[in-house]
Amino acid sequence: MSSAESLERLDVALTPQQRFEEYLQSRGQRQTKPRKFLVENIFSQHSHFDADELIEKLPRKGQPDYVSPATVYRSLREFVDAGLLNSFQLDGRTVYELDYGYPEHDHLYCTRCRKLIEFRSEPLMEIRNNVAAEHGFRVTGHRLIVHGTCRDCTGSRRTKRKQDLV
Amino acid sequence: MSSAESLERLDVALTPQQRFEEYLQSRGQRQTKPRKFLVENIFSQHSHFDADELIEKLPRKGQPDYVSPATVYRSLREFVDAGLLNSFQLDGRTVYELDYGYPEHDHLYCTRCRKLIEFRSEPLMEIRNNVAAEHGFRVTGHRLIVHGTCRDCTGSRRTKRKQDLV
DNA sequence: CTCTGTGCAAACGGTTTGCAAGGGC
DNA sequence: GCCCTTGCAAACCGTTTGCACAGAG
Repeated sequence: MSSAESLERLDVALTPQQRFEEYLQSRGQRQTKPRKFLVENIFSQHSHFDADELIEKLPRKGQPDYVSPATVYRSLREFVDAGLLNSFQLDGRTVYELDYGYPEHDHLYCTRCRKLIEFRSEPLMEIRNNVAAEHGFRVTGHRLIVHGTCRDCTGSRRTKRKQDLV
Repeated sequence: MSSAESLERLDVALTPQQRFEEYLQSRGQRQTKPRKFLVENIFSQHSHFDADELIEKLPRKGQPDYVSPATVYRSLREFVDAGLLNSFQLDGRTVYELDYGYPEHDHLYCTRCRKLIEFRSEPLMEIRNNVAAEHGFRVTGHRLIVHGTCRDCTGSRRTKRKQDLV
């Protein structure tokens, strides 16, 4: 119900770093410099991003703490698996967002400025569950993206994209 | 509210073929054999499909009425543009479904058998619109996919996919 | 006859992977 | 020291595109 663009953090027992450490240990995997660096970097700000945007923000090849694209991709998948991040498809690329420590939510997507606005709706969940129940369907989750034009972009000229819903 | 797996057709003034013909004419494009063949083929059954599945169903190279993959891809985009088809992303591929003559709806997606179950929900639309209104967001549409296990697959063993929601 | 559409093959863009060297534990 | 992890480059996969010929109007 909030009109803020981003939702607030929840209280969680462990830091993302600790949680990832547990995940790694439980699978006999190792804590490495790239992995630590990436978790730290990603959780230092709340935003949506794709692999390419993340790579842009990181040190270039030759710089200290450089992480290769392959490792970034590999790590992102681990983070999703570990429950640190969430991912979904938008305009062909995979978009990631912080999951650990943040409440479940859906998105409004402004097709003009490409901004993602988060929202929570309890009634929405109820309806989802009711519909599923009617179909004898056991829900594990859902993905909802509402397309349109955000407040800031409304009023200026209309969007030109022809295929908003893909 | 129906528990059928597919929704019923609406009454529409023109056949898909006629509608596409109008679309082509309005843009100075031509009615060709491949395009006619594809529209006919696609609207001869109600189902979800991706480019590859469609290509599989069509005559192979060398056979009469062969249509090249490039043309299939090009045509699918035109059909979406013309309002004959709808498309969305699922598991990395672009899924198409009949749009013209069918009511707006959302999907339950069984991650076990990969079946897409259609449903309509008026309350869902209302909530969507309310949420959008609260954010000063002008809606053009939305995409909702509920992931889980369908009736037929429930009861047998659980799904093994690790990343249901991507 | 003109101009759009098609088939072919090459290109594309995001992501994944095989491999040999690097580095936790 | 063992084995997981990394970086590199090549492969991948679904989709798009440049081009020259075919065909609709």
